[in-house]
Amino acid sequence: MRVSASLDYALRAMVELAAAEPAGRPVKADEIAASQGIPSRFLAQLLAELRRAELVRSGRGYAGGYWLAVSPADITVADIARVIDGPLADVHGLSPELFGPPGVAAPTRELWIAVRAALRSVMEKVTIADLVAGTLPSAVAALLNDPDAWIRRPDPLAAQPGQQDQPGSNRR
Amino acid sequence: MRVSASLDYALRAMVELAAAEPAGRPVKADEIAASQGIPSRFLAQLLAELRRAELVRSGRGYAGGYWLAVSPADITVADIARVIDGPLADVHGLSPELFGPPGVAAPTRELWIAVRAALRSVMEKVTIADLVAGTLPSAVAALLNDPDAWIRRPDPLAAQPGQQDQPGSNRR
DNA sequence: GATAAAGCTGATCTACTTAGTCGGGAATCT
DNA sequence: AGATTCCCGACTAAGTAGATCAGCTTTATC
Repeated sequence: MRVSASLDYALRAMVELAAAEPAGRPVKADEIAASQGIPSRFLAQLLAELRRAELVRSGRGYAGGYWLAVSPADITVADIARVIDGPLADVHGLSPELFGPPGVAAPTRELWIAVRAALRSVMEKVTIADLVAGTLPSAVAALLNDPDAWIRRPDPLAAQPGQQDQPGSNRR
Repeated sequence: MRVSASLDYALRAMVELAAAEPAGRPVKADEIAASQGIPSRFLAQLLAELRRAELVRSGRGYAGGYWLAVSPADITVADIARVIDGPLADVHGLSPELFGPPGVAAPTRELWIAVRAALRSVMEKVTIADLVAGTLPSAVAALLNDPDAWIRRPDPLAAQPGQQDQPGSNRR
């Protein structure tokens, strides 16, 4: 899964809005852009999308800016992801349950549905309020307790185990 | 998360190889392409990548084709995904643990690590052998028991609840 | 040995998406 | 009025996805 720059930016912007003091104060796009290091014109586009989806509201002029349209506890990461990036999971263009691989590959459909369910189990559970508080829901935090979750898997193409290349043995 | 056509094709091809009778028989790329409805030239490219990653082996000529290099029980969906699409999760170009969002958005890092862990919990557990058998590991199958896993979420932009558009009320 | 069947490689192509930028307009506050 | 801020659509440059193609090498069969 690649998390797009847009989603990353939008999520961070939402966290900034939720963390703004006093609560509900309009925050300018440029303020967020500066504190989060986001290209400001680009951020403005994302905020406009969030406004059309009615996750934030906006006002113009001197005291203008953006603020959350609903309580941060009622906005999940999935809500933002769906506005910015579309459906959480699709199998090359199709929703997983519409996807019907033929023959012996049919069970791959269930696989993708399970993948979607796994994504939802994190993204629909974590709210903006959780992120501001820095405490994730216990079911999600449980995933992070495994130290293995924090380490990167090796690139499968680098340094094949067992047999290293020898001067004469051409893999080709 | 979008599952690329390449990954879908590669996975289905691997399932076909694992399901081939008698076990270990070379299967031609065109056979797989025909039975799975995959553009055959494109599939050949994917199979070549899988071969370079040593997940399959190949032979040319009359009795040529592809076969699995290791037991289907030892190949996970994640293995294939990493060969075809690269890392399971990255946050606009960075591995989640290298990603360091500033200030108040810092906890979004843990979020993405949790997302990656959730993906791994499915993709590193399901093997090609599971898919051929049609029975997913119990932890994954548990996700599918919830009927909610099978239904699609509504598009957030379609048909806002509560207030419908009225002839005079311009949302702008 | 000729021939046909298969895979191998690298180049190419088109359409789409991503990640931005830009200009001008409209609302709002001082 | 003037400064500030958001609003909107157009534009662009680069990269990726999803193929397609030509020409080559390897291998088995006649």
